[in-house]
Amino acid sequence: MTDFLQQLNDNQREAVLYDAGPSLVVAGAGSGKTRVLTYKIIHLLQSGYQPHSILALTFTNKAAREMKDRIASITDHYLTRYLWMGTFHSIFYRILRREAQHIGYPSDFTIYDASDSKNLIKSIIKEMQLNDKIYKPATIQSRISNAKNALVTAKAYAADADIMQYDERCKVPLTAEIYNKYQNRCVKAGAMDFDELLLQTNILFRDNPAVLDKYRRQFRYVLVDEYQDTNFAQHLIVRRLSEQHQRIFVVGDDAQSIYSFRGANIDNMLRFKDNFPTCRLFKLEQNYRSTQNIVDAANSLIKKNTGQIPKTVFSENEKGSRIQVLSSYSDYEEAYLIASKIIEMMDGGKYKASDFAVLYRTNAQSRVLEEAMRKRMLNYRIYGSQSFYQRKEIKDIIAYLRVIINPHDEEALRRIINYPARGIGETTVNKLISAANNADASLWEVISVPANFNLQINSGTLNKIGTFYQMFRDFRLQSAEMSVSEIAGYVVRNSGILADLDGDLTVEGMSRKENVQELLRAMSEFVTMRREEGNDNISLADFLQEVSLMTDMDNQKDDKADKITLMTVHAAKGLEFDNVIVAGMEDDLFPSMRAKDNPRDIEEERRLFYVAITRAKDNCFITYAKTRFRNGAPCVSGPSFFINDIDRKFISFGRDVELPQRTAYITFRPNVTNAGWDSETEKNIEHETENFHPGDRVAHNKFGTGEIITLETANGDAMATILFRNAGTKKLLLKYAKLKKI
DNA sequence: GGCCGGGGCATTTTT
DNA sequence: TGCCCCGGCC
Repeated sequence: MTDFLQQLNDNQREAVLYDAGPSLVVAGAGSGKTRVLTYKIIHLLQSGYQPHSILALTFTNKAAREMKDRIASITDHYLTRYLWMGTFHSIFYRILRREAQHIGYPSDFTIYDASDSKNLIKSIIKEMQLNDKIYKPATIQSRISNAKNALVTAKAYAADADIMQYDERCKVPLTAEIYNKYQNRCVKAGAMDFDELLLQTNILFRDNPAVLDKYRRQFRYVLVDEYQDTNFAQHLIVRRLSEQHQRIFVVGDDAQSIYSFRGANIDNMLRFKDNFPTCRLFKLEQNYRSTQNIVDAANSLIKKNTGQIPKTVFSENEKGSRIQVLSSYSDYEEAYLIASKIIEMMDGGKYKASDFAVLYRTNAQSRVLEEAMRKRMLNYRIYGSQSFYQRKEIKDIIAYLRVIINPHDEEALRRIINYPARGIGETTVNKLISAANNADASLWEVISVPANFNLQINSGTLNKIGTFYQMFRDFRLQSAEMSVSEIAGYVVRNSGILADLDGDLTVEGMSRKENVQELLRAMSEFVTMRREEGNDNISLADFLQEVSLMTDMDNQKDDKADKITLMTVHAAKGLEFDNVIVAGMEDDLFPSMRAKDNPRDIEEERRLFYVAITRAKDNCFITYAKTRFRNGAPCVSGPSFFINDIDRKFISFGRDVELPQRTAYITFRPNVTNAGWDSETEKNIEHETENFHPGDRVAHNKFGTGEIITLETANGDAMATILFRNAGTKKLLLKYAKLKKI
């Protein structure tokens, strides 16, 4: 513990030890950013800072957890328990719950996740009888989100002439009104969306100097990870907390800012000095992750962007091999090519499946890749797919729990008021909601005393509402007596959910049931873990607080399993892999078609590409396909101009031997070495060949039936790798093999 | 109230 | 191609 400083290079150590004022650490990719942050905290602890006086903010739960674990493994375990380390959202949720009375919220207020917000916006648009083709819920949602991130409240939004004019020009002049209604409904429901957490924190600190002062004195040191990703709301919270004592330490990399579409503002980092004039700038420029070639290639790429903090990232690792660019004729073949490449490298014995990541720009690209992996019997895991807590059956149960904690939670209530079906249908719910709106009450208030609201609902339905209300009275009473997992089990049994699941004997139904079991297990595990940490009174609200801010990334159960990683480039930020394949490097795909009119967006896409490349430790591959199924139709595309942004000397272009080619192409394309660099000449080739393709089922005289895995050329002859059902894998020259397509 | 099929649609998304 | 939403139908 004493000589941890030995494990740092000079720049890292200097940043860790510097204690005379605000610090901005610009940390190049792979330069030991997390290490510096953890050691800084350890250093602070050793210098006498109490754990609870250190506030360390991250963007993901995972980052916080990993940092905590690292600190715990180096220092005393108990210390980390009292650190205020977590995501912006979780830390300030905690504070807002504690200070709820100052902002007019109940302390058990709940969180609306993105889909709750969207549903609420949808229903408001409907209630206002607006056309949802013009007032697109997703667009309105992002307008509201951006406004909140910039600390523009509904009132300020409507009062801002520029915004109003803009909305007018976009033909959505009533956006301000939707925002206002949305906000009122959230307040009525005792709920905040993600952005509201940060907005309300600012309001809390702005309007309650005593509260702000309390936290300023508590958080004697403020640290922020990934500072380039902060939005204005986050930046201002950080500033408010640290401007007095100036003990602030932020780390980030402007070259990896890829979330501006979510409100992240790189200027927070670039102009850090304006806010903290005495700040000292530290640069971490030695990359410990990647080969020299990868670092140099990435540098040559990012140089094409303008306006960044000057830095020279370098590597003293091995020189390494060039980035290989590989082309295919279709997305389908690209996927096979990638699978083959992975198999080839695994066969070399140096790598296992978990040493590979396939990164892509859009989630839609995962499907073909997945298929190829499956066919080639490779283990893989796709990230970014639906997270456990997003599944319907889980959300349903969570909704019950949310209503127990906060019955005014309209979105949760709506979700379960007729699930399982209990005869309270859409028509009835609409009547209840409009009664609530008219009386400025919450949906729950209407349900509790329907008689007060002059409802046009028949007595049979009113009875059903009464039964539903009584059920929740019971749940609420029981929850006071039971542990977190007991109450969940009680709800599952007594709400009709269990009966509903039991009635479903399909495969999906069984898996839903397993997921419910898993949730109950996770809940008791949560209680046990909290007990071990010394917290005895674990409330249901505590559990909900945790799960409402959890994402897919936090829930990797088989983390240790040996699997290939498939994910978007965005999701890969902060991770590293021995071998990275960046797939689909094509025009209009990467950079995204939507970015091409805007130089700023192109620069962000280029940073995204930079992030992708710098995930690789040993080898990086870039692949592109000349045709790809996009939105249901085949489309022709060329290689992305981003490939040309990388200096030629760091790249090699795959020789055709390495490409799984359709045999016919070989005669058509004598020079595949610089494949695709010139514009396409053979768009119609698809129709001119009736040959073998990877994936084709074939029959062989001796080996029986099998499937073509890859096609390649060996000394000018087409050779197929075929997986035979009974004879295993064989490599055969097509001109001798006499294969028959079946 | 729930199921089926047609039409419209389709970046990225730490929380 | 596949998902989501809506309208029509039972």
